[in-house]
Amino acid sequence: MTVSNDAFGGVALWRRIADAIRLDIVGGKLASGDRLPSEAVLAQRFSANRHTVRRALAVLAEEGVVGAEQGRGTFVRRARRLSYPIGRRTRFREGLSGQAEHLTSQSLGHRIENATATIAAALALKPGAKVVRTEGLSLADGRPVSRSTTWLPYRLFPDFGERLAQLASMTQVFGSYGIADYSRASTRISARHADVEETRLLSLAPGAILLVSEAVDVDAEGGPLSYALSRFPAERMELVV
Amino acid sequence: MTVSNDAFGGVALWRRIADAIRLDIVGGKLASGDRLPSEAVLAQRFSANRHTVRRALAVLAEEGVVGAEQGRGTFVRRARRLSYPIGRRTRFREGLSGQAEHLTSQSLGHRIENATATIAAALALKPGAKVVRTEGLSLADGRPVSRSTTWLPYRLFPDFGERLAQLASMTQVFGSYGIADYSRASTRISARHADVEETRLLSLAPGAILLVSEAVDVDAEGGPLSYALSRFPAERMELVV
DNA sequence: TCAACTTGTCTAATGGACTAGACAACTATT
DNA sequence: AATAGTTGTCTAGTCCATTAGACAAGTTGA
Repeated sequence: MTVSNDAFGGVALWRRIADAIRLDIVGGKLASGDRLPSEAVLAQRFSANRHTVRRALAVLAEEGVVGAEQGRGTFVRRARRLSYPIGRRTRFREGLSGQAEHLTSQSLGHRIENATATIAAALALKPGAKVVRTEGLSLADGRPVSRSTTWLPYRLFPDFGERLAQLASMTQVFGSYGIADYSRASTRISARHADVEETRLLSLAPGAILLVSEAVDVDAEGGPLSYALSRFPAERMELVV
Repeated sequence: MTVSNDAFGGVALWRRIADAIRLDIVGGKLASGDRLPSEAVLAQRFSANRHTVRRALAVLAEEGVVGAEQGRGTFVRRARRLSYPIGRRTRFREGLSGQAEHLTSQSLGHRIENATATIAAALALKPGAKVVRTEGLSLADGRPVSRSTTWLPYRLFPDFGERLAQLASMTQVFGSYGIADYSRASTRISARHADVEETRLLSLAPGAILLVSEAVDVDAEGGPLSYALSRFPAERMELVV
């Protein structure tokens, strides 16, 4: 919970304070049900005006992270951050089971397109080769935790999109093509701010941070099956290698 | 390069534009030497005033990412983002060699302290046990790429700090204790905004994004050696699993 | 009941973010 | 030499972020 007073390039103070408090909550320093320090104390700690602190708390309340009760204080509502395990055998559903009650995945559509240089290289195809592109959104207990775009060779999976819309799990769709097992060949992790569409789809406060993972899955013989670009809200998810 | 016009929670427009352009540059869409679209075109693309775009470009110029030339245009100066490989055998120096000319690590001091619950759990110690804490900063070709804090059991490495200040490489210091080999047991990756001290030490634009890695290294028998908390500027580094 | 502490709401003033328009200075092409 | 396109600089105005102070309204424990 440390934030400076001086000019802090383009990020409003109320937002930095909200980020700092949220970090303490999802990072485990504050547990569910804990009372936050009073607005006056927080204002002093962050060297800010009480109104500015109130605005930060209003944002966190909007997100459902904290809740204020007049006369009593402000309390932590939701604390835990989900851990998504990444390894040779990486499965979305298995990885998060036990951390959330309900895991759901939605298909946001699919189309056929030509591979860019990056995608072709990842899938060991010629640039311009036909690929299937699918868009998806995953939710844990109703909260969006991942927005992913996946490209697959059209030659291997011509109707992947249609099948995914019905089966709703990558593993099952691969299975329907006779692929019993697959594994993770490489994962590339970066971070950036969410853009407008991601902010909307993931129900994030504007300007939120995303963990971005680029992953290639291969079959038992090492042949590339899919190239996936997944965006996780950093405030709700962490990646464990 | 997509940014909306409407209220975008606490992050100034000039900063979002700077982030978007920087993302295109370090992400590879724009190569070193390329000319950016003119300020007028960028202003239209981002639905912003030319002055606002100029402010974003000024920030990127300050960072050394772009350079403006009157009458000609604005050009990309530095493009590439470093890839830090993470696996069972993770070594900072080996991982980045070939991607930068000069790799240097500085020790920022060390001290003995008592393990918090988190650190004790990671190192398989009792909470409150004595641990050595070391602070470090790593640079690639003079640019800071990592700020790390490492905790080690005092019982095993009582004078780790002193030795690290002289040898300047973790691997070498472990070697000086007779530990020929060690490996990575777990890595936890998250992301957040840089705080003020990190902004200063890593020479970042205020409000920059950090990739945060929490890693436990173990010896050949699986005994925990160190718990490291590393912060990488997301605009300069990506992690590859 | 009272006192101390909490969140909720209002007004007012200041500085920065952003927009708008105009013109100067420089470069490349015709 | 002329022209179109670029970056550099100035003025002016509007809106939002932030500070400051005051008081209302609710809770808790002495």
